[in-house]
Amino acid sequence: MLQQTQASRVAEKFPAFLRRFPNPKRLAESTELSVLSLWQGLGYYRRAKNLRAAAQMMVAQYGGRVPRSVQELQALPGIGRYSAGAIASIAFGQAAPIVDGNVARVLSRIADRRETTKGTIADEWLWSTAQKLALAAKSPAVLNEAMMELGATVCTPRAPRCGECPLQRRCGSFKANSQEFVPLSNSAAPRKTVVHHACVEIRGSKIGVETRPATGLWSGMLSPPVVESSSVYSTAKLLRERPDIKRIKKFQREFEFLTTHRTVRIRVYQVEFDSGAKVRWVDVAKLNKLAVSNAVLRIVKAALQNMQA
DNA sequence: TAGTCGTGGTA
DNA sequence: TTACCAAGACT
Repeated sequence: MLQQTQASRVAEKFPAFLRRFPNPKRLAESTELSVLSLWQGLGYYRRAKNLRAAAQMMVAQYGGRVPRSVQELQALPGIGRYSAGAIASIAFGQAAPIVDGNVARVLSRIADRRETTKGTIADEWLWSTAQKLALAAKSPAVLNEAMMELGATVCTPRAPRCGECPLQRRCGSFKANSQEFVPLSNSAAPRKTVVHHACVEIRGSKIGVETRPATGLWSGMLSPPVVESSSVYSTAKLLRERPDIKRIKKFQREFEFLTTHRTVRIRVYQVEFDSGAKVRWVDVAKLNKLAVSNAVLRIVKAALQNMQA
């Protein structure tokens, strides 16, 4: 859960997840949709699927136990260099290095390394540096957690609190007063725009949903049928794309949903499905307990508001 | 190597 | 309002 996700947000979801799946065996026996539902709102849902697959591997290969070596850990789906090192050091006390966004920034500033933290060259430098520290530490677990915590609370990307930093005296960037631009920022790809035509039918207390495709955005999660395109479709075109729609009652509204890499223009249509349409009817009030994206919750909210109006 | 994969906080 | 980033991994 902590991959690319702040600990404060994980803290909201982790207890319930652990109650439902207290060990690898229970997770391995679960359905994918049940795991996704407890991941609701956290994003990067592939992590949930990988974790479940990893649990199944642990049951099959390790008797339901978590393997201890970095090499074995990294062979599990969704466990890369960072996660393997974090588990090996923090859970099992081994002298394994970790480099996350925080550690990369802290190390870069101490060395006043005026480069980006991405790429092979940076990786080599960061990981070998972290390795030396882990080997030298009395407790690699405490070292690793402290490095991340320092980066998260003191050595922040902008406006770092150097006055409170225990490493101020050893920090190259503090001495050079270069904290604001060290490390150099990683350039982001420009955001693309896509159009989602969301086809909503609410019958009484139920809404028609289907499973999204196995690849791409929100893959495998539940959603009202959505027609995706690069531009806005006419209702005629929309009907051709979804022959299981009997008629489009009206266009309700459009709003934007931002993800890191795209702007999703979501257009909500009130429709009537054919009786033979392959949609599953679920309770609107319980939708937020199912495997749906936040975008779907926005769609339903918009649909309900307009129905009242 | 560069793109993909969510959502929310911050300045 | 926009850009950037978060206890990354995978293709």
